[in-house]
Amino acid sequence: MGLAEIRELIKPVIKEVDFSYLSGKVVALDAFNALYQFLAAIRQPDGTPLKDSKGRITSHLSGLFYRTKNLIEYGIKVIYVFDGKHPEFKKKEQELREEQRKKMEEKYKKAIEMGIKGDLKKYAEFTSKLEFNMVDESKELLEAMGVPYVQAPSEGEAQAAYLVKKGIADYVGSQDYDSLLFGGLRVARNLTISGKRKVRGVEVDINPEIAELNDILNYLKLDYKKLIWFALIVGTDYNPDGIPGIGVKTAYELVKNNNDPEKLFKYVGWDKYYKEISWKELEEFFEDPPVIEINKEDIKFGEVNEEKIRKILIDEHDFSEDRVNKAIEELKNAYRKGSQKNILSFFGK
DNA sequence: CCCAGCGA
DNA sequence: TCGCTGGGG
Repeated sequence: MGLAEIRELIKPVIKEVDFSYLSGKVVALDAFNALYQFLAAIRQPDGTPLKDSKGRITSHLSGLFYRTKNLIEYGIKVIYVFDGKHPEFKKKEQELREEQRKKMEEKYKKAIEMGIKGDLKKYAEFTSKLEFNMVDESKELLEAMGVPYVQAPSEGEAQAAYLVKKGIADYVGSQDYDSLLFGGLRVARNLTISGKRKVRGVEVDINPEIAELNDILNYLKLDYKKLIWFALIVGTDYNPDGIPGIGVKTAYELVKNNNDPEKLFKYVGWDKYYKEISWKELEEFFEDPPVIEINKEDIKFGEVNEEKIRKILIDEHDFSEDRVNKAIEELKNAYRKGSQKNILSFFGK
């Protein structure tokens, strides 16, 4: 959904927290979302990503390894959720994104040719492409780190929302708030990005922010179905344009004052703009998306395979042995502390 | 994004 | 301990 605008609307119920707030909590992280962020952000000033001696990109592995280790050190229990096959009706949005990516790639290449240094990194950030093998090695690395992951049959955001609904996870971790539309009860942002953000010229740390579906609904005085209608009017990944000419404010007023979706979508002229898909199909998709059933017992945290980590990062991809070994020790320590904490809470201490 | 090293 | 810089792969 049009995140920037909706954030504005629900700002009062978004809570800024620090990482320790999430200590002891289980977070289902949107893996593709995180990997794209690492690919975009982990670059040299000229825009080139990190590569091993064979020229293979390693930015995603670096980000995944160190960031995940840090989250675990905060006491956060991380589950990664990988996207499966996108629904047919997401094609438009995907083509749009691919087009934009290619445009940026052109701009980036041209800037290099012409020797323009200033904007190189900015362009490069949008050229990232997540390849199949990157996904596979990311899963392998997570396994070696003792971090569980779930392969979604369809949308990762939907699977992550399911994990929260079922009580297996406490939060969906993603930069998008889309999982709220899938009924995800709690969402946490800014878990995989960090660094500084400029506010009125002053640099401040970016902190995690969390939002709860129930708070949002109470605040907006909408029910869950109406939130979906609202999103469909302003635009989602499946109908990126929303209803042209209707903005956030109008859409909000419309759904608040209409209880009959048939009338509502007739009024805004849905059928004019979307011939291939009905609002009802999309509503059903959000309410009951394809997910795989998971039980709490299926999720295992904390079995580190040091040798495998070293094989992937040091042997295969030329990471610094010292840094990796140090991080492995920190990871093991974090797990030890975590399990001690579990035992203490088990005895009520 | 991350870390290591440095000087304050 | 902190903020900054340069390099990581």
